[in-house]
Amino acid sequence: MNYFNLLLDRIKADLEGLQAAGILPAGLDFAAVALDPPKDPKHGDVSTNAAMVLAKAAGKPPREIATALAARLRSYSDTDGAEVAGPGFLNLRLKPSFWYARLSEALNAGDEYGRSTLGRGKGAVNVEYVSANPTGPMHVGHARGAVFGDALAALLEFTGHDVTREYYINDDGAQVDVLARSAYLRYREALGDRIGEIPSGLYPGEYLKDVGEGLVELYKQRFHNAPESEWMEPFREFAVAEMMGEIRDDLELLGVRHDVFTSERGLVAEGKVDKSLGGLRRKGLVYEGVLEPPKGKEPEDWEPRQQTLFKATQFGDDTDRPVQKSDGSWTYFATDIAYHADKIDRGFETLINVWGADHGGYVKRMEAAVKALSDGKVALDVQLCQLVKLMDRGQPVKMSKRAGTFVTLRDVVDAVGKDVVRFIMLTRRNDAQLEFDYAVVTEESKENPVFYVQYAHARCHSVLRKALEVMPGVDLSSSSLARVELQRLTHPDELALIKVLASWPRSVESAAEAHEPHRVAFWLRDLAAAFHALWNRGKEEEALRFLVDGDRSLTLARMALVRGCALGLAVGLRIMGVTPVEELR
RNA sequence: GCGCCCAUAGCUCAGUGGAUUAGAGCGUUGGCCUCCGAAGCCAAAGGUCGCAGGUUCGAGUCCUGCUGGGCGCGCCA
Repeated sequence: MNYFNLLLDRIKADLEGLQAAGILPAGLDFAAVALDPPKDPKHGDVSTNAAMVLAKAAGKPPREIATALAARLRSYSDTDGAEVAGPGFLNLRLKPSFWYARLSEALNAGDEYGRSTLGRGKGAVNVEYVSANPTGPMHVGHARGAVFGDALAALLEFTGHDVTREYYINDDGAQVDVLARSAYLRYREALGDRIGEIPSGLYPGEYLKDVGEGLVELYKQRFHNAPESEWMEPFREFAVAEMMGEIRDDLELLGVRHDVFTSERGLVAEGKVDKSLGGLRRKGLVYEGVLEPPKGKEPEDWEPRQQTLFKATQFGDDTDRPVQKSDGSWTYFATDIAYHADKIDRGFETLINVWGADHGGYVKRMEAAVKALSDGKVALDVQLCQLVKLMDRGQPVKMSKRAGTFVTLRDVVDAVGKDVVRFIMLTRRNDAQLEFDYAVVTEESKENPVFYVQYAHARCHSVLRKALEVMPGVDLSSSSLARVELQRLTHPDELALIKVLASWPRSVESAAEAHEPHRVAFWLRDLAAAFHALWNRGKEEEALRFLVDGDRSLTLARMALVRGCALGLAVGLRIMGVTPVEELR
């Protein structure tokens, strides 16, 4: 369990004790009392602001409250000290026995270490991610959204949320018509026509040649000289299905799987757009009107125009938004309203959308729509993923769609492997740009965080293998090691490693609450660093080597530590979708 | 012009819902392999947290303005 919660419960109980003793008045609100790791480890293991946040309501100086609380907290057998510091901080020091208990918990939990019930009872969560348009293969940028969404979903599952992973197929807009026309051209090409240059406005990619050949196989000559009205539907359907097949294959390469694929076209066909907009119209939120021109610079060809609008301004957007085109078809926003209405109807209470940063301007209107549709009951969190800058030895990789030199997701995965792509994509906050350097990520050094962490994991297993050689037949399973004499672990670096390991449950919970999976990557680096440090300590002082000749109980205690570290690394890596490796060579 | 995101060490970035003396990697300098994997470790140097105000007992963290960068801005998705 998250030991901060454990200690917080203890502190609250003691605050109640102070109330009973008449030192603090009754009726205080403890909600603001927090327990945090101090920035500076010299200040102890945990620090609470209790005295400071209660001082005003209690009518006593913070240091006085802190002193009284400290006296109580010192009495616990696993507490080494409680000091009042600064304006009224209470810094707690915990005895090794406290940390042994945490290590033991980790070992007993095994692969489930850190799993939390945080999300239990909080309602179903829908994570929509990737949702790349089915008009071509996925590129590097898509990979970031895919990995981010997938890791976030895993993180939420691990912390007890009911999660659905979803992909929205944009198969209803003008661009899939363009896809169909592009496929038609390739169809004619496959039938032997000379098509020459691909006209601008159509997709030039070579990948459509297969689609053209597939169409010939299916339809032979049937649509060779047919008008667009005849082939448009079947070609669009075929091409979209082919592209979705490609995309699914690409996602599979990355180890990304969705539970639900929702088709935009399907929503329209089922009348969900009419239904959801009808609902909004009844609430008075959809109307016929004329928009003001955008503030500031007015587009040159601006003309007032009567449109069907959604009253987004009522929910915090800058302007009302059109839902219908002049030809009567729906705007993308309209179908997106229907899509979100559908998600709400399916019972989700939290919607998370992972989008590319270029959709940032769309966030407010979608938030407005979800508020309107759910009467404010459903939360929408849009996470924007910034650009991935592909580099090679510090030089940007030139990409141009026109020149056909853009780098696909498949290229990158083929070059460096799934695990590297996944890990690197999570080494930055999603809203910061990310440099992805081919040379660095394939380097086998500390500069490469994937190898750094994997190396620590491999070293753990290397020691465990060695231990088995030295002590044949010994049971090194985590459940068995949970019961060894952990009090033999006394060196500060050993305790430091346990402390990092023990911080996992809290790190996982806070990463999940903040929707920030990159924090898992940072925690893994910290744990790996603590392990590498301890390892090297054994090179300087023989007594600190993990395997100690002639001292079986000490060796076993250290195996418990190594096993705990290994399982911590493995659990974190698995949430990121990275396979922990036991050997690097 | 308007809106959103970003600005922390020479470089790339963390900073756990405001709190005690701001962290890491790379790079630089100097150390550590007869020994469980040196693909690693230790130490030193390096910061007015973009600028200016404000809220607060207390701000890298919250608010306002400015500067610089990214993205977007009526029937493209």
